[in-house]
Amino acid sequence: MIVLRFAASPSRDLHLGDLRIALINALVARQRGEGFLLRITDRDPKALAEDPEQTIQPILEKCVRHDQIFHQSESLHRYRQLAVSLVERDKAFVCTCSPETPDNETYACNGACQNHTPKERARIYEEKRPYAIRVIRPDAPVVFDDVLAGTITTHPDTIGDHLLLRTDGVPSEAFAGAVDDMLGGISTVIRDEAERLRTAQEIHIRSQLGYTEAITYAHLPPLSGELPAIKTLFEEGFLPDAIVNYLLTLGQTPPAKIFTFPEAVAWFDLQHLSAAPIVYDPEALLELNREHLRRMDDKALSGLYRFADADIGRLIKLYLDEAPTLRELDEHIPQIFAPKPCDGEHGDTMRTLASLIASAPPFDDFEAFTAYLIDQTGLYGDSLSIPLRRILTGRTDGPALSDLYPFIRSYITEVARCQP
RNA sequence: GACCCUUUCAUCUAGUGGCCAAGGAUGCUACGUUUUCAUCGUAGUCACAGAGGUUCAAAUCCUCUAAGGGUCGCCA
Repeated sequence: MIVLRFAASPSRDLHLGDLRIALINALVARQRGEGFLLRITDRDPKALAEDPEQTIQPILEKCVRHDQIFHQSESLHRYRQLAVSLVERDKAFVCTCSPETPDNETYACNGACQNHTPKERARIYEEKRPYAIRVIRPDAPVVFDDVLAGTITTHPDTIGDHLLLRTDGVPSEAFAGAVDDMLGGISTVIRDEAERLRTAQEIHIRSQLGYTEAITYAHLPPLSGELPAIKTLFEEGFLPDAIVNYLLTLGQTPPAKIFTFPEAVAWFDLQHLSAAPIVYDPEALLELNREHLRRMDDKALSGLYRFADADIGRLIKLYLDEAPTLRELDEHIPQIFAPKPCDGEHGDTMRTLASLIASAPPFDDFEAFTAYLIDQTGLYGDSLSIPLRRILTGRTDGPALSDLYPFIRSYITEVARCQP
């Protein structure tokens, strides 16, 4: 089973870098016919301001589907049990150093605790003194193979006497992760490069626990730049498919510019992902979003604006050049069908046009339509086209009216209305 | 401070010692096709971070320098 873990901290919204890792996990799991597990790291109830399921899942689900979900809060007793067993086998020790540390200093256990005799230990338990549990650092460097970066060696001192259980009984991320991967029979872990040290710690912990199954690790390079939260991207009108498309093009050369998740399953290759850091390029995302919108079914697209008319979809697509996201389209599309403010310089003309159009016969094409208006009003050039554009679109800019007309023709009396 | 990772066009990348005076895709610029836009076609634009080695031969291996990122908590 491939594993994916998310920090449950609601202090930071899920961003593009997180989603990329989630996607790649899901993709590789799919390729291998394995499951994709979403692990909620809710070990510390005090640290949770919001229910992670409410904040993470709705966002994730639009882009990736998981097969299973696991909450660390459900197996807190197991972490403790295993930590204690390590102490009994002299792989770990009970640490009574004070958790309070002066503001600027890095806290470190002075090592004295490591030499507790079993008798001293019993007394600590008996007196109910607060204690934490730490693993004894490895006596040799921890070595593992990373799919992208090759062999990684971590020195014992870097790993340190890693803390397993806090005084309050909450397990550390590495400890909980090590245990979960072991008990869950996890085959592959794909995560951020920043967690590389954690990997070494987990390997050490697991070997102390006597677990020998090898786990494949891939540490992905970070995405740098101003990473927007996924939530924000949705609000700005990016399609989940476009975001998925963008994220999966990074680190390799896809066979096509535009593709979907299921298509990527066929060619994506974890082994050949680039290990170089990647700069988030908003332009590229925008371009892909435009392209995904363009390829959307006309009728489905119109549905976003409560129509079920392929013509409206085609109308919307005329605006894609200037408005590549749904939010930007919102500045153009709804007002076409809303009553227009008939004020200012062209107000009178707009009112005239509105009533003229309301009583006019239907016209097949734009030329016949304008010919009729010219004939009826005696206006021509800008003095006609500007108010006409305003009464039809509510704006003074946009695609050519002749392009727009065929699609709004059947809605013309609804379109050409003045606000009361 | 210590340790780790990374560094090819504007962007994403191909490239694991000769096929690389570096290829593709996207972008951009022209031109063409097209009823406009889009599509499509053609052409152009643009890169091996720097310096030293090793070698008959280096984008590719080694060393140093620089830049970017990361990790060193009873932080999530």
